Amino acid sequence: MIAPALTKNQSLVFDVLVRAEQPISAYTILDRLRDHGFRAPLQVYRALDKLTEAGLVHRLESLNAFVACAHRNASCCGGHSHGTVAFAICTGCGQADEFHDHEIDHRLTVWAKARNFRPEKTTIEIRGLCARCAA
Amino acid sequence: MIAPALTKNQSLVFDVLVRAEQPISAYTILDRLRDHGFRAPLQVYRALDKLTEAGLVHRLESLNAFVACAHRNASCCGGHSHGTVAFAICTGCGQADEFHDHEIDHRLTVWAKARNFRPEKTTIEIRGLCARCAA
DNA sequence: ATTCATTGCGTTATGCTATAACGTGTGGCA
DNA sequence: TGCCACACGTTATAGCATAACGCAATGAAT
Ligand SMILES: [Zn+2]
Ligand SMILES: [Zn+2]
Ligand SMILES: [Zn+2]
Ligand SMILES: [Zn+2]
Repeated sequence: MIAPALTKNQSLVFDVLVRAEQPISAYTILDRLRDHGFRAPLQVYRALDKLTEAGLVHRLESLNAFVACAHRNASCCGGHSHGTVAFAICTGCGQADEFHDHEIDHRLTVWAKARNFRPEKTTIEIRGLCARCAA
Repeated sequence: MIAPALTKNQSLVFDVLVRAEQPISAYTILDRLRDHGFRAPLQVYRALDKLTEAGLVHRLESLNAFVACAHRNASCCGGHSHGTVAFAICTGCGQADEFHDHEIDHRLTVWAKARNFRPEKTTIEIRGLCARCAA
């Protein structure tokens, strides 16, 4: 992965996401960075675009929120960048658990190949209650 | 499936979705129903809530759009209502292909069971180019 | 028949999410 | 020097979704 160094804004946004430890919206990020000079949504969205491109951040479609990648140091599947990532999102506490399943990945690939569908980005999100919140 | 008869608004919204044959946004639905007396987004969203509850309509999280269920007459998995539905969405032409894969369903269930995670709703969406648009 | 709860409906206002369009400044490079 | 690519800042606007109010119809239960 040839990742260029992060710019100042990108670092600030990434830092907020890492500290959050759970998905947060772009506007929440904006609010947390007002003291650092952020004034407009675009400053956040532009940084998020680059960070997601670089694989450092994931967007959760069912939440309209963003989360720092939990597999930054995993070597599985080349830092999971070659595989599809899935999330289990607790509607109780907001925690999002990132995981990867080869077999699911494989099945989706097979489906796509059989239909000459060329996948670009795959979203897998399970919403529900985590063990603690379901108890 | 004990489905109550649709109300007038619900029928109108469902009809628009069936005719569309591809995902459309709530506001697009609203525009197409202005001649039938629709004036506000809530009229659409309330109908969509009921229709998705009833399994007649699916929401595509990565598009913020809605689509009529393509499996209304399929008996697989009890009209697929017991299984998870997946979509392949073409970013070229907008077509969304609804399908179901037992194995994926199974893997997700296994993952959840192992962690005492209680799933409520699962989203699987592959975005990419369909055979025609990729050519 | 009156009461009560439920459900759908209509309207206004508001909030949240995301991008368009413009201009500035900087660093690399022919 | 002129050019290009890119990050950045700002204002305005577009697009998606819900809160909160009130009314009307329905269908029990008393
Ligand atoms: Zn990741
Ligand atoms: Zn939880
Ligand atoms: Zn369906
Ligand atoms: Zn296509």
